[in-house]
Amino acid sequence: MADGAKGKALGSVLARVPKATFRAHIADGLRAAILNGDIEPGAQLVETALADQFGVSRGPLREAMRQLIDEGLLVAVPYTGTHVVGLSVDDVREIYSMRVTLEIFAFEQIWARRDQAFRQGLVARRDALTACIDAEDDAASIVAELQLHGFVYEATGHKLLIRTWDSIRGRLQLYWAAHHRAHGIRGPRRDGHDRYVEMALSDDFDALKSEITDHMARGGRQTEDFLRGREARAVQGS
Amino acid sequence: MADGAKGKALGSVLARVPKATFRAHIADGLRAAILNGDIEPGAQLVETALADQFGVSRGPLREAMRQLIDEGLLVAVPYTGTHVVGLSVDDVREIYSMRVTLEIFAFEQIWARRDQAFRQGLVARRDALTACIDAEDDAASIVAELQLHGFVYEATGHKLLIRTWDSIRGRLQLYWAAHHRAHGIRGPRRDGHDRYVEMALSDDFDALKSEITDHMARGGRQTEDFLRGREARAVQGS
DNA sequence: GCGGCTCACATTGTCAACAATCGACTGTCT
DNA sequence: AGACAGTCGATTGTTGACAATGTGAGCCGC
Repeated sequence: MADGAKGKALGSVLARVPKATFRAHIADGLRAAILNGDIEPGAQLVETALADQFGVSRGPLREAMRQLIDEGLLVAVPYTGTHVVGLSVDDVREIYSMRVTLEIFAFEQIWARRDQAFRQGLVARRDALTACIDAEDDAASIVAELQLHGFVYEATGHKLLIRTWDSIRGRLQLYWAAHHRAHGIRGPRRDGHDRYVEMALSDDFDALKSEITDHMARGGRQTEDFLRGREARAVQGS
Repeated sequence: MADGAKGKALGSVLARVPKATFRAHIADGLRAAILNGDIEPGAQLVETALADQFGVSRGPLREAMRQLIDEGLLVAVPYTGTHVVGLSVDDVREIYSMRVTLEIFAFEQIWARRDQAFRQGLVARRDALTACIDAEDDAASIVAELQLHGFVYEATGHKLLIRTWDSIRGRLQLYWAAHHRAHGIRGPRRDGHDRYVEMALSDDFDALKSEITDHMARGGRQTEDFLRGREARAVQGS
């Protein structure tokens, strides 16, 4: 009974279009709405209303919400309500400190295997980000920056690391979106990313480590100034 | 609308016994059954059967399973079935490499704040683990070892780090349980943990880093020997 | 004998109705 | 006036039935 999957490797790789279950679509839609800022942090998500909005029943919707709860984007209180998580100063500080560690670990994993494809991919994503920044398109630059860093994680092939990055990325994106809504353009960051990529392609690992630490410290400082201003009444998550 | 929670800090802290929703109970029970090894890796979990077994409907059960899927313990294929995840050699290698990074990060966070309570707590948990090993109680030693390392993560107060450790711990426990079932006692590990705790309480951070790296490398090697033996036909997760 | 097809079964996905719980409001009693 | 109990509305938790899909067995033609 435990060996259902046998030699179906080919069949399961090709033509894997499983008719799209609703739950996945809802989870994606909701996540996008939250990360885009269409739903503000702290706002309550009412199941019946959302179900209507998505044109589905509450069952699939609840499962999608459960998924987002596990991703750390929502927080639920039984019989009371589910809210979009609000990030406190400490939360964002944790995110940045974690990123330093994970990103250095990622480069450790890939350092000896930085082939031409990796170098080209990294440069291409930096250029894309630079273009967004020059165009002052903040929403696009958020996506571009996430893709730049995500490319590094992906390149490691370390599934557990990628999974962890995914869980952090959501919260980071949530914070960036809030920051963007409140402040508009986040300021010039061209030089920072140029240095970052330069170091990533160099042969001096320690220099890269310093650069990553500084890179994140800069982002973290920007953060605290922003969050300390408002009350940061966080609907605490996890 | 977004300010439902106001000055209810006290009321929400005290007397928070929300009548125990089923889903939480089911998730805990299922998780325990899987990590205990009562359900073997690769086995299929049929919703109707499990729902009967737990005496609930399929709704709450599905939500509990969704949660375990997000924890990386189950893997689901739409319209086909949900299986307990099987760990491959690479998966376990990833877990151990990740642990090295995370645990060193944890000690970085707490290094300057290692007060008396921390030292006592660490020693107490090492003694508990030693007792389990001397008694050759393998099941208990697994729990004790997880609590020893978990104590370090908890001590950091870094919620995101703790959350990440939780997600890894499940898979680690899953592997240890399988290892235990196949091999029985995993061999003497007294010395290793004694050294680990000794370094953790010393003032030589670099020595601790080396010790952690070696500690994990030993566990990792033990792993590969074990897993390489069998086919490791992994019901791939994530 | 073998490849493709059909069909029935097992399992998961979805839905709409019902029950339990929480928070606020109100009216009363002291 | 202030505190307290009861009640009401809103929201989530749970259930059983129905629909959609994937899988494998059996059949047929070659």
